[in-house]
Formats: sequence, C-alpha cells, structure tokens
Amino acid sequence: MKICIFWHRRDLRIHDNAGLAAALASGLPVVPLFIYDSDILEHLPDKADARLTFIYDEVEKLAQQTEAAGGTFLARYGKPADILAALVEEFEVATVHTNEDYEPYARQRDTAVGELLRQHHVDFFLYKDQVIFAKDDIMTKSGTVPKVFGAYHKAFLAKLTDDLLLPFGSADAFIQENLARLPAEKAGPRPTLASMGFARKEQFVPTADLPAEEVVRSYHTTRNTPALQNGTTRLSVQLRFGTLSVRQTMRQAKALNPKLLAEIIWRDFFMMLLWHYPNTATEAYDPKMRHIPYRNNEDEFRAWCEGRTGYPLVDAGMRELNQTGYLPNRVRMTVAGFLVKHLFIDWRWGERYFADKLLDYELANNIGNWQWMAGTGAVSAPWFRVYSPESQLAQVDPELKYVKRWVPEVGTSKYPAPIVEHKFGRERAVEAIRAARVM
DNA sequence: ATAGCCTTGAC
DNA sequence: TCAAGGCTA
Repeated sequence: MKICIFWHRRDLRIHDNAGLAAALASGLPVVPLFIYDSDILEHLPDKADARLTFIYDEVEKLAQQTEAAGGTFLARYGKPADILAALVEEFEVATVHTNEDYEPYARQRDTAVGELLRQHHVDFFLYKDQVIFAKDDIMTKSGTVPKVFGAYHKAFLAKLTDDLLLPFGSADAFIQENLARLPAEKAGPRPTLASMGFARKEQFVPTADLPAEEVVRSYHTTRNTPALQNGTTRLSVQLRFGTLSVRQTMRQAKALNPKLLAEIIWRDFFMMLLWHYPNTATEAYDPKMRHIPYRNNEDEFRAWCEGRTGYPLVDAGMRELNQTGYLPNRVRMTVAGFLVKHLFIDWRWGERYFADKLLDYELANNIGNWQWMAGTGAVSAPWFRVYSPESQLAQVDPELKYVKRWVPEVGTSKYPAPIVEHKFGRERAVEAIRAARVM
C-alpha cells in the first residue's frame, strides 16, 4: 500500500493545517508523523522540561484523534533524516508533506531531508502554514527586503484579503478513508517522556482556545499593565507550537483589535527578516554594531537572571520568567533593555537565557526583539535610547502591585541596592557604543 | 535625489 | 527638545 506521510513539526493541530489538508486531499492514505528531534532534545539543559511536556501532551492528543478517526499515528525519537530514511525503507512511502519552517536549522534540516527523499524517489512537499506572508511575498516598491515595520505593516494590510484567513481543511475532512491504518506492530510504540530521558514539568498551561473576546478587545490598553492576569492574550505559546493556526488567530484579531493584529504581523515580519538574513540569528544585523565591547560581567549577568538587580520591575520580571516561563511584552522590554544597556552585556546572553526559560520561545521573534532593544537590528530602537527601569515602573506599575507579587521584600532591608546607577549605566553604554560604531 | 519617516522614551 | 542615520516613496 502506497502511503503519504504528513510530518507535523510546529503545527500540532488537525484543524486549519495547510500541509495536512493537502496531504489528505492528495488521494493517498495519510500517515501523520511526529519526530522528537534528538539533536534538539540532547541540548536541553534540564531533564524536566515544560516545553517538551507540552509538546508531548499535544502529540499524544494528535495520536488519539488520528486513531479515533481510524488511522495510525507514528511518533519516533531520533535525527529526522535517519527516521525518515528508516520509514522510507519500511513502508511504501510515495510522498512526504510538511509545513515550512523558516529558521536556519530547520531550513538546513529540510534541505537534507528533501535530498534524501529524492534519492529514494519520494516527493517532498512543503506548504506555507505558520505565517500569512513569507519570504519575498511582501517587498518594498523598489524590490528590496522591507526593513521598516510601518511600511511592511501597511503593505501587509493592503494584501490581507479575507480569503487568506480562511481555514485549510477542517476536523471533518479528517476522516477515515483518507488515513492509512498500519498494523500495530509496524507502527511501533510512541516514545514517552521517560523513554527519552525526561520527566514531566507542569508549568503555565495554555488553553487550546482563543482568548475571551473581552481580553482581545481590551488588549491594546491592558497589555501595559503587568499586574493584570489577563493583560496580554498569552497566545504566543500556542502560535509557537501551532496548536492554534495563525489564520484563525488573525481572523479574530482583525475583527476585534487592530493593535493585536499588528502584534501578530510583527511575528510574520521577524520570520521574514530571519529568512532573508539567517546570519542575524548569531550576529548583529548592522555590521557597524558587530564590535561593541560588551562588558559581559558574569556576576552581574547572574544577578539579572535571578532577579537581584535592585530595580524592582527588572527583578519582578526575571522572577516571573523563572517561575512561570512567561513574561508580558512590556516587561520583556524592560529586562532586556536593562541587560543590554545598563549592564552592557551582549544581547545574545539574554537571548539564550530567554531561549532556556520562555515557554513561547520563538527564534525569529526573540532575535528580532533582542536586536531591536540592543539597537543592532535591521529594525531597531535608536542605539542611544535607554529605557529607564524606574520610569517604566512608574508608567506600568505605579502601585507596585505587580512588583510585590514577585518581589515581596521590595522596600525592606532585604532588598538589594541597585546594581548600577541608572544615569551612570546609561552613559557608559551610550558612549561605548558611540565609540565602537565609528568605523 | 531628497524629504519625511522610524513599535511602545527620557529629561 | 534631544539624540543618528538608514529606509522608503
């Protein structure tokens, strides 16, 4: 029996999944697949990982849905190319369908997998699913890569027709006749967290639904008040792993809140920039910014990580991040700005720390926003702009409701003095960058 | 080619 | 008001 494999990666859903819908419509019986990538898992610092727990639970849900519809779901642990090579040997695989991923590692992986499949005469199909516009879908009028969000945003909205937000396929199309039923012994057991050497870690558990309408409607005002539990939509985890489709999410945002829609368009923008400039995952976009003499003091970095800087909003944010794996946008900016400017530590240190801690960690968005904050990016805040952690606190949490939730000892003798004085830190960073960027 | 613009500021 | 300079049309 010839089969079609649909390879789930960061699209852990059945509803409105472009690649899955195409696979189901291809005429061949479909076998959904998920690969726990050993190259990624081996580098996780902690054996109790909340993100892997989330992925595992979602994969198990997909497997159950697939089996309930009469199909077979495959899950494997290993290097993707090895796993696919083995599957191609074992089964009569005619085609492999999957959704595009724009990160440097993913592109490399998919190029290698495509080459391998071609050698086995298996067709490999990739679909645009995790964004509305990708690659060079949106360019400036002179044909260059857009580097100013305002212009990109305007062009995006002009191109954003309602039909682009319609769902691909539906749970109804996920029916028995399109799924392949493999003998149980051939399907093999699915990996468990324990079999992969991990333990469960329950942290912030996002729901599988869109946020309540009133949360979306008020987002543009509430997002700057970190004390509010529902000040931000917390859609980021689900968009990261694809348990919600970006089309469905944008449809709601477009109908209810243009400010929220713009935030999701930032996501497309940063993915587009990373696709065009994959080098910016590891170095400043701006060549003039590649020789900044960051101080990189390890003790100060640790104080930042642990929320002991003596700046209440920074410390509250870092402690919330450490304990929950989440941080509202506004506070991310404050802690990031403090690290790269006041402590004058390389933005990549902060980026890596966020990568370890954030449940919604997404490479393109994290790189884009850290470079924006550091003033090194394609699109950036001016390099001499330094956020004041005290002004920010006065603006977003004047009554210290948020701060006291995470830093109960604030205002007592147990709370440390500021690690660096604001004016001194600001001038130190601005002058060092000013000197370093002269070529 | 040149004028106006540039996510969310600080003082 | 101030702080550059590149991007965009």
